Amino acid sequence: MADTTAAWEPVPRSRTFELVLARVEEQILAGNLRVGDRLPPERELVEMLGVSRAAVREALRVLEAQGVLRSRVGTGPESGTVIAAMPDAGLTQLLRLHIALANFPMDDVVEARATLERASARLAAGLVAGGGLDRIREPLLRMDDPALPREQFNDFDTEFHVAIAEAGGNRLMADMTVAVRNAVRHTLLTVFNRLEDDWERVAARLRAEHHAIYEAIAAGDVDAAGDLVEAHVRGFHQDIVKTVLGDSGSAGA
Amino acid sequence: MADTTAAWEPVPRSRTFELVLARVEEQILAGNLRVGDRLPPERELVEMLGVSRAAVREALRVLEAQGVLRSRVGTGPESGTVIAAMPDAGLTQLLRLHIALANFPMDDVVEARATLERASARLAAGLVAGGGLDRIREPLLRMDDPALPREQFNDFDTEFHVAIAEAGGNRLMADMTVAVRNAVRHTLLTVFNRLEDDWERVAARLRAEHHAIYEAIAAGDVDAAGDLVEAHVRGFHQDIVKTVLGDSGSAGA
DNA sequence: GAAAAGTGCTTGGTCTGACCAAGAAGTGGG
DNA sequence: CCCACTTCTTGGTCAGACCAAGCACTTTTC
Repeated sequence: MADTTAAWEPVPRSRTFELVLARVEEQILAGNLRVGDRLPPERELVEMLGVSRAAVREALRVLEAQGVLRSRVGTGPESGTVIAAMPDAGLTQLLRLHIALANFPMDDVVEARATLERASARLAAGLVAGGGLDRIREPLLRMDDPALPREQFNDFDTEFHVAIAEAGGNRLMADMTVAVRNAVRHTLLTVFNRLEDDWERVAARLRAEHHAIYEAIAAGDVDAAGDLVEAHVRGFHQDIVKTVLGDSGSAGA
Repeated sequence: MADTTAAWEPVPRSRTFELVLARVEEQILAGNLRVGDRLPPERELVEMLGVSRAAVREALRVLEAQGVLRSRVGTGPESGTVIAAMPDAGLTQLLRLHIALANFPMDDVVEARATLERASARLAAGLVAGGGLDRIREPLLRMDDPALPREQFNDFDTEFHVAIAEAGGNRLMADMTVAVRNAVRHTLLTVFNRLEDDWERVAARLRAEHHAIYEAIAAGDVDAAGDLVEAHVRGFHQDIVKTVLGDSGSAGA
């Protein structure tokens, strides 16, 4: 940022699709395009901007990857290119790859999870009147089924943490929490599947910790909820993930 | 997630570029592609995958937007399409648009900043031996110049917070912190520019708080550093931003 | 012989123009 | 009135062409 000394980077020679991107962003930043609005058809953008359709499409593709757009063919009200709002999809995808590239060591991811989920849990506990309790309890209870396959156990585990994040009422925090949690989903499933005799013991521990977290949130105990979640995330990785994966550090596939 | 009740979403009809995307991601997740590696030229991918060049390019464009790739023309060692590692660029861009779309109300952004920067400051204070202190002090001292234009004041302000985030040694936390901070950069500049007589008073307050934060980090006082940063972020928005922008709530352009 | 100028090839960037398929809306016959 | 057919719009895909950036190699020039 704002490095006064150097920053003589060669002027980023703008490619055509970047110009298109800039135009669309302008409209969004200026408030002329809001969630639900429809963009002109690709072919119209082509003549409006005087560029090829390929350039337009590459720009739209970028926005779609960021969760800003949603495209569908056809003519109906559901068709065309419309402004959407799915930041978590874009975030999840982005984090997933960068974690795999080991740009983000596993320890960093755990630290981020601990921070975000601690904060999310505190928010949730402070909003027990918000009505998100039911959505948290459902995956909690389903995980109690001892016959549950590990993959579904992992899914409900994810759902439990996601529900807490969303119960806090903060979309940005929730989306980041969800993205980080989803990014390690595959890694956790791998860990679960490698557990043999220990599986039941690990599952029991997770169930117990989840129940304790739920109780703290339901009781509106902000401090306890935050502390329990943080300990839950850190403890699980420290005691189990590192043991199973051999403390290799990276979060590879 | 894993909603057992419904989830009968229509099968996402895979578009060609998504197949290309999947293939590249496979290679990354499998560890066959690492940072610094070069992808085959677009034309080779075309015949390897049996798709058009447009499809390949759209896929590569998505990965580039996520900060996973970097493309340059020509033949030399710097050219071609290379696996890069610039998650913060992608993150910043993504958050910027979604904040502008008001998917994220300003209060949510402040909450996220407070959470992330608090955690980052605690990490930084715990790592004073890490050597990041100089990079934090430089923007701090530059901001003391009373003749500094407001735009540069804002730049150094950003740099100060970024330096703290990076001094913590956690790339993921730092990148998220930087992305969120950058996403509100324009908003803060607007606030600065609207201040008239109050400007000097506000600047003085920010300088004082920054100095206190720096001292806490330099002293390795983890708790104080975290508390001060959190109070700094929350206080600034509560006392100043909301006053100037009329408490409108959204973080629009 | 060495520096300078020119040539060729690889690579991403762009454009044109065409065709396909999904899907809503009109259209005609029963 | 209803069903089948056609039409038109829209995104998705493709093939083929040309441009410009750069590096590597050759030729020219002094």
